[in-house]
Amino acid sequence: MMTVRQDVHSAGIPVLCQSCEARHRGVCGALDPDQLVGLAKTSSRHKIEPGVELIGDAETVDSYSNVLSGVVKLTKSLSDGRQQIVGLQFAPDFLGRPFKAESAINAEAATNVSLCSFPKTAIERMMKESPELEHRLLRQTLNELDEAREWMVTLGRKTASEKVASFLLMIARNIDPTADPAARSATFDLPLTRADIADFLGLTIETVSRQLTRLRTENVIRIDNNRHVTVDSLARLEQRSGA
Amino acid sequence: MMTVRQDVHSAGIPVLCQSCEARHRGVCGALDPDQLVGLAKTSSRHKIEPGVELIGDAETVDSYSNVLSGVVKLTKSLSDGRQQIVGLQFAPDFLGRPFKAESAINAEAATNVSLCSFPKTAIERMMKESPELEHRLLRQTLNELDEAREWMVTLGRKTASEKVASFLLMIARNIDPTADPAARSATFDLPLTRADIADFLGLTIETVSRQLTRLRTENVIRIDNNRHVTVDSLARLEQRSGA
DNA sequence: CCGATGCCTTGATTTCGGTCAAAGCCCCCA
DNA sequence: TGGGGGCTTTGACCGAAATCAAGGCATCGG
Repeated sequence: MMTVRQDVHSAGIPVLCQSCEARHRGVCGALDPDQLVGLAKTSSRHKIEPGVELIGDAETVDSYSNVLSGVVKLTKSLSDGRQQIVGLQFAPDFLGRPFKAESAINAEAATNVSLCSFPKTAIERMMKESPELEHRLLRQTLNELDEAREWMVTLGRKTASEKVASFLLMIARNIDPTADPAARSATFDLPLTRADIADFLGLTIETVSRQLTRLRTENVIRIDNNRHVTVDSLARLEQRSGA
Repeated sequence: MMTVRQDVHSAGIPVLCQSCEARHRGVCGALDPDQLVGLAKTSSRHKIEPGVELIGDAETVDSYSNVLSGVVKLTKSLSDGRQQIVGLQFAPDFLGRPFKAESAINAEAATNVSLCSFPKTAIERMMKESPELEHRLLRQTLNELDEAREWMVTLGRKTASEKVASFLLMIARNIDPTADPAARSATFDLPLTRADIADFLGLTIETVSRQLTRLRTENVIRIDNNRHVTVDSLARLEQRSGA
């Protein structure tokens, strides 16, 4: 895989989705050099501001993307405006719903996001040619399904304070640069506002705020600037996450 | 696809997973006749009683199955016993988690279930040979992901009465034999006990019972024998499901 | 420097759903 | 026929989280 990327690089083609290989979840590593070159011609990089909508509900989607950096939130809404975040995509996740013209969900940049996008048709053609690409996609989709089910437990059966603890743990695992699983502490910037966290956990902003305050007063975490979090003891946070 | 199955049939091989084709979600239709014959040799039919555990949490899984009839519930539990149903598998869904030795979830027969099972190795070998099989699996997994996200909205943002209405609608769509989408009424047997419904919706049995009673007294549904449900007006049920 | 705006926090009160407790119903079986 | 067990319903009460309402605290632009 590494050699594939280097082949492309040495051929003078800009690296496509440089972070695809990280955590083995990107899709580009599945392509052979010829395909990569072909895809690179049709792909484009984008920088996106927080709050910008990437995929609209019931809108026709004509491109797929890899998330290169930042966090994208996937949301669904009820007709009266109640909203639920149904997934967060971190680099190097794939963005888009194959085999469906319409998306049933919204995707919106939660932070500054950079994307590598390609036309739907380009990916779909390659998927026909390259079983390995479809294989990657299947693996990522299965992982996302596991994650979704994990959150169903959180949404359905955990208390507010367990939800907030679980959320912080999940973010720490995905964002903290020093994240090795055995780490005793972690530090990171929250990619979501209190309103987003509430929409993710099925709570209100007030409840999220109160639970964060509680974790702060009990010295489990510290928060600077409303965003920068230090978890002093991941173990204590885990205890509160309901396991 | 139909011809594939007939080929096998006419060759004197017992039909494998006869309902695989229904709703285009089974996996066997992806195989060519030779593969089907090969798989038929290693596959076995099972009848399973309600309550029997099919896949244990963190247990090694060495077979996959297609659900031929009945309903299988997928559950996850917290360490203190709180439980959440994270999915229901109806015929002809595929059962099993490819590419992982251990399952993170439990699978248990909710009703009488009949399965067509095959060794993990057989399927995995065929997946390597047949991109079409992997393609089917990807499609089913994407559908399951869509469903899981739909339920995340229900779990996180709907009221108890909306949850129960949504549940009844979902069951009606999956079970009612007369189910065409435009139907104004439906009738079916609940495949789950009140306790299961509660675990599915993140509620308690008492709340589920009270909400069902309310729907009954308001003449939206009728219930005989605690299981046989008649929905007099699907439209009224939809109104109560939160949209 | 001031006010406006957008988040976030905190407090008071309400409410929905959970908990606890007691029947009811059904089915099976002796 | 009657008793027991499992599932469901119903009622009374309680409590966790929602709602309602201020107020704080940065950042931005005048």
